[in-house]
Amino acid sequence: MLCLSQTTGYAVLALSCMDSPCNGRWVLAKDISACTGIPQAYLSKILHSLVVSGLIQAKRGYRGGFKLTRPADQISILDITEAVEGEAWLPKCLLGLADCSQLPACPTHDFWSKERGKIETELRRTTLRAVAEFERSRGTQIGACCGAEEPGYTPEQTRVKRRTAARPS
Amino acid sequence: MLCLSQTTGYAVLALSCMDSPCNGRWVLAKDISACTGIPQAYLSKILHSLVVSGLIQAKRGYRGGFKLTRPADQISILDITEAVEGEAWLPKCLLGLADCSQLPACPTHDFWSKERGKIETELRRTTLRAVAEFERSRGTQIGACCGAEEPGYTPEQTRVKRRTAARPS
DNA sequence: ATACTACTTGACAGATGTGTCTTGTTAGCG
DNA sequence: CGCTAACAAGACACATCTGTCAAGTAGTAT
Repeated sequence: MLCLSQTTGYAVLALSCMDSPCNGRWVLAKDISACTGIPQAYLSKILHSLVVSGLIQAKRGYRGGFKLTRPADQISILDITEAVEGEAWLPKCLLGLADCSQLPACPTHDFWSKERGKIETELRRTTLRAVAEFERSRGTQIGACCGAEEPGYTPEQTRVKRRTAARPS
Repeated sequence: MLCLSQTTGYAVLALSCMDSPCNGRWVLAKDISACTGIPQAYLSKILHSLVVSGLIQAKRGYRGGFKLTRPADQISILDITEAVEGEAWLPKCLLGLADCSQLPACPTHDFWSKERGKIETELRRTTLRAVAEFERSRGTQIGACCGAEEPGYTPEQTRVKRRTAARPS
């Protein structure tokens, strides 16, 4: 299957959930889960790995939660991908051959070498802010998973749609 | 990890092993395994799935083996990929999100939509023959895994290099 | 008919990705 | 201090991919 892991997709969604109007506030894993449909227990693990890689901060206890360590327009999808999948997420060989880098390489080598560059550039160019704005524009109210100070705020009602957990089959 | 499965890579190597000078001859799984370093038991399963999908024929018993059902220049890498991974090997969403096809789609959608087309076209354009020729040019003597009629032929000596089983990590 | 050869098939095992559940740890409040 | 909120972390479960092992089945030679 030629795509990034579902976990990476989850991470992108979760982080976009923490962008404005949440900026500077501590957002609960529970609310992110409700907004996005990502299973909460699994989300906690993903968020923890993002803490370890420095993209977000965590605060335990009462009024704790997670928040971005830098503005969403300074976080790229590439940053998130590398945090979740590690540095080797874009292998040298499209066909998964271990020694493809030895010359002469396999016939897809030149093609994949160029495409790799394009994919990496695109992911670096795309910011978390852009994702968050797209998500809001599609009506997922993904910015509404924080906002405890708003009157009448009830996290339980912010769940707009539930994403299916299954990968496209 | 953004690449096709290792099994697909194995299938491409194994099939390129069966191209000239093997054309029209029955090639043993054992010899393909020796040429490519693919574990024989696992290779047998891959070859069987290629039989089921019609890319090769199998013949049991003495002087049995496998052979291509059509010339290597009429088999594309795309054919092999679809045979091994199924039709849904190139998902709609780069991030693995299940409902990404709903509008508005995620910010990587337009980019990935174009790249998908390029990747598919490239795999359709690249023939098994091209792979086999590349393999021969790199000195793996991948055509030498058949040839029982050559004088002094000893399959055990045709193993030139052993590929590492591990994926690039 | 028998023996040999080679593909076929099922059971099993380890690694990884995904997901759940439970317990532990930390921070704030009264 | 004791209670509660919220993240941390480990055990466990399940699916898939990769790989091994062993027994079964079919084709050929003699």
